[in-house]
Amino acid sequence: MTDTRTALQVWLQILSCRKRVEAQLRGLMRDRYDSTLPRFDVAAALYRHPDGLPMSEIARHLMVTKGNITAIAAPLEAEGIIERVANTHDRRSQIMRLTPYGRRAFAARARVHERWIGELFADLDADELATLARLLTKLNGSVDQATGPS
Amino acid sequence: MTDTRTALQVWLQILSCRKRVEAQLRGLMRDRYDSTLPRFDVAAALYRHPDGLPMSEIARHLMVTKGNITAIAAPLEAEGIIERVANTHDRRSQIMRLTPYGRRAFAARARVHERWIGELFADLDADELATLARLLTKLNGSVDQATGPS
DNA sequence: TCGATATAGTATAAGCTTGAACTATCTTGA
DNA sequence: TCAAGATAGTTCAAGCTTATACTATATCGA
Repeated sequence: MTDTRTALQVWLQILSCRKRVEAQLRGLMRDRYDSTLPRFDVAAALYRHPDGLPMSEIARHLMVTKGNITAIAAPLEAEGIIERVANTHDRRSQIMRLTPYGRRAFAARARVHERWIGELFADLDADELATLARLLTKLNGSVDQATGPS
Repeated sequence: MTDTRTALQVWLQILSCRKRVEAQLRGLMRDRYDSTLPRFDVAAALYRHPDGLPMSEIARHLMVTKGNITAIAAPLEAEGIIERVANTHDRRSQIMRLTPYGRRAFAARARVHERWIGELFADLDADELATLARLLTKLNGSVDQATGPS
């Protein structure tokens, strides 16, 4: 058992950080692209898998429920960002993938998104970022171990 | 401008961490107390201010909108955790504070909550936690500076 | 004083998220 | 083979959150 007080402090700082950053990114997605962060996240998962993914795989990657993906997929499909393909091996399943337009649109948004993160994190030098990355990796492992890696 | 790639990695790790930890804590609040994390957060803010706070101050502390506090206050009041007191200096405002029962109930929940965090973070030693706290403080400052400290 | 401006809290619509129930379809083992 | 169980995706209700508009009240400066 570690220093519980400091652990609590770290947790509150993580919450604070994600709230501030997410507020900025949400504004960016809304003002520049008339879209949302959850839709960006789904597109990002599909961008990394050019052959597409079944909805339950997307849900697993993003650590959300399948019902959530159903909800987010509808507007993304209406925007023309994603499309559904039948899964020949399993009739229960549909493969979701980016359309060619969706791929181009996401690539542009991802560049802006990444630049934005860079600006928000600008006060930290490469060493500090690397240390943060290392400790957060360890922290995520700790949480996994405590909750069942599943 | 720093290493944008590592900054992005840190951001994704922060998101992942908060999602895993929050899922655990949400389950705890639901199963043990039939309550929610946002209600816990409001009670925590009031616990630190024994004389109570106007709703807009709670919203500022938690970095959410006033309307959000209106929504969360209703079930907390129904649970008997908080109560409203007229503000003699400003008739627009109401002071919210914990009831004596709410204070006892929150103290008990906070102990369990803190122990839970300690277990989830158990793999990190005191030095690592202190380093995380220091770097996250700096990161939050960076975000503040980039977005206007407001 | 009084008009312009700001602030406190509420209400509402829209979107996200969960958890649970449900249907359809696989998969597995007796 | 086929019954039992698992899984894919959907639907729904409930709760959280934001953004916006609204009211009542305060405040401030001419």
